[in-house]
Amino acid sequence: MRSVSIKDIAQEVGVSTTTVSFVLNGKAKEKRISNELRDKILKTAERLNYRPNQVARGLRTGQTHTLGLIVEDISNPFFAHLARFVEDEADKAGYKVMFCSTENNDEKAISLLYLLRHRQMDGFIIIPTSGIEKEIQSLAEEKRPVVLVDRYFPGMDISYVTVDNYKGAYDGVQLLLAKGYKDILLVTLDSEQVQMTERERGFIESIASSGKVHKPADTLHLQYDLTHPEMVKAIVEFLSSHNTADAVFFTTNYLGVAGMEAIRHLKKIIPEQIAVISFDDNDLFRLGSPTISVISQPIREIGKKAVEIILHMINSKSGESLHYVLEPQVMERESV
Amino acid sequence: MRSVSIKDIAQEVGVSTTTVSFVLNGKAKEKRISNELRDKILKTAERLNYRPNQVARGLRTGQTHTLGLIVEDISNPFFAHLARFVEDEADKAGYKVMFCSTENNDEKAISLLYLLRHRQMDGFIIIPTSGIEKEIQSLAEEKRPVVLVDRYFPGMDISYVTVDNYKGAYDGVQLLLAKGYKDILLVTLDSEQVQMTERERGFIESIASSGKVHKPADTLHLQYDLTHPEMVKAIVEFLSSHNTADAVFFTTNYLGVAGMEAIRHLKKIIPEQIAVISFDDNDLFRLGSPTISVISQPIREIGKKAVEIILHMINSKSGESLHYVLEPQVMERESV
DNA sequence: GTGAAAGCGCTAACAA
DNA sequence: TTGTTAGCGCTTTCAC
Repeated sequence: MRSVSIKDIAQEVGVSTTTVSFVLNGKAKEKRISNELRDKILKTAERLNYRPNQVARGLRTGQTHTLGLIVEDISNPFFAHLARFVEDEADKAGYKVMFCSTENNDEKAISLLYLLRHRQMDGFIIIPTSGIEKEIQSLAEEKRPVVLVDRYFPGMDISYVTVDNYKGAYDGVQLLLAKGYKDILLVTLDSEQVQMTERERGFIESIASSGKVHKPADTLHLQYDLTHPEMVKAIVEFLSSHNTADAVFFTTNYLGVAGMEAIRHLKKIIPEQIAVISFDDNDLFRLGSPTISVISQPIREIGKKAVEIILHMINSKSGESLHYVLEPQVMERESV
Repeated sequence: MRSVSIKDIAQEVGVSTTTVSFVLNGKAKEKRISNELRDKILKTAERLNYRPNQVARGLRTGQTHTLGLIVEDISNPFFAHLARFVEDEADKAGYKVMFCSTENNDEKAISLLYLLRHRQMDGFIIIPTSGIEKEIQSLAEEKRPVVLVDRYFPGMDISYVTVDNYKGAYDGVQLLLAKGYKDILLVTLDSEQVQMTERERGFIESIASSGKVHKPADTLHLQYDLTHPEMVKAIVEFLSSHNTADAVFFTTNYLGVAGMEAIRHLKKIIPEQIAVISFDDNDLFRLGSPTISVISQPIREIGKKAVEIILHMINSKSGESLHYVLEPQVMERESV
């Protein structure tokens, strides 16, 4: 049952574990171990099918070659894709990734943070919930590599990768305005998180650019913790009570999905009776009938940058924080 | 930088690390440690903000309270949801989950298996690729808890959780037949994996039940490793060259998605010109226009069962293999 | 060139 | 009721 350890090899070859360790770590030359001995050890390791015990190694070196990725919800396609790209990039550098979902719940996020910290993750890629500033701060103070993704805490000196949410929303609304829509609704989350406030700000200023004023009543702020049916219901009610509206803007993918469901329920025709645009792309928006215009984020780039930053921090041991703001892209489709 | 260890607490309180360890592990009573001492230790731990080092604990106990989940592709909604449910269930039992994607690539799967094994995962939940029988076998021989999900190796005595793929496909075709469709195409993967062969078998026998014979030429077998656009292209060509067909059956979600794209490209109307049914549900099928009939798998149940089995194996140390076959559900929608 | 030994943080026989 | 000590598998300093 016990797997072969460095000790077994040492015994087999008749040397000390030290020598074996040196050879296995490629320090044979440096330590001027004879070629024959080196080969013998290597062959024995091979023959016994030796695999180093990462737990023990991690304990000793403090390095586990593992990154922690804390997302909001791994089943959300945005995060699922992000996870995949992070995994791909990390893999190239020989790192593994451990994922967890916070459900946007501070308590859960904090306990995950503690947990991963004590599983000796070498670095953290985090989609932060709003209430974990303090914990992030203390991670950084412990000089643990951290990079925030999708959102960040303004004023805090932590690395992050995000998109220009303001510009994305602004441009999305400009598309609607250019198409002649005049009475545009906003459906967003009731959230203080910067990515959401920026999208709302972009929306409002874009409307303002056309000389109009967006009335607060024309915005629906949904609680994060609603169930999916509750969201749909709330959107149905909101749309019903704003019958004159000719367009609606959703600030994130699952709101957009719930919105599609609501519109279908109301039997409204897109785009004749109501135009639709949403943040984040997905199969439904891309292939549904009609196809839905979106403000799409460069998810692969985001993941790539995040890993790049983390690896840089790990390798350089630099505490310097790096910030990347990528460009979202408005994709015009049939829904406008 | 160094976090507080059990030693710090011992020093602070003025006792040995053993005592602290006992108290922290809730063995105070068992070891008949005085209440005052216990409280003092607990308070000190709290005050110093002590968190146990899981790596060290894992090294000592051989238990990491971590499960490895090896999926085909975490960005595929089926696996993303599965991952989420597995995570939820594991969490309830105090276990964390480490995810990895194999990309359905044997080599990658094998290296992941080695990797996770040596990171001392307490158990493995695996969506196996077809070529890793041997490695699964050796995991089992080492008495490591393993459960296969979605597919399994017939004839191998390993736990698994799957759905009745044969019945799902059979029932799906029955729906099409009942609606009067006569010329039904099959689009599936060129795969030896049991879930796929069973779906194909269910399809063919279901057609046969109506007295018809499904011609091999009416099946499109796609390579797994095609890119998405290549898949779409292949399906476009297949559908174009089978113009008399009135329905098409897709054996998995991303084939269905690619199929929707192909049908859209061909400007065929669903269901008037072609009816559609696919294995696995998703937002596009549920909310697209028209909505698409599916054979949906009880993903939450699958994840729950898988975790249940793994935990049972871990706790009972029983090598007995358990098999669950859950029922998929045909959901009739507008596409038929 | 190679080995002895200490130590990462924790647990658990065994001793006292 | 509490402490001593060995050891999980590995790396690395120092000694020979």
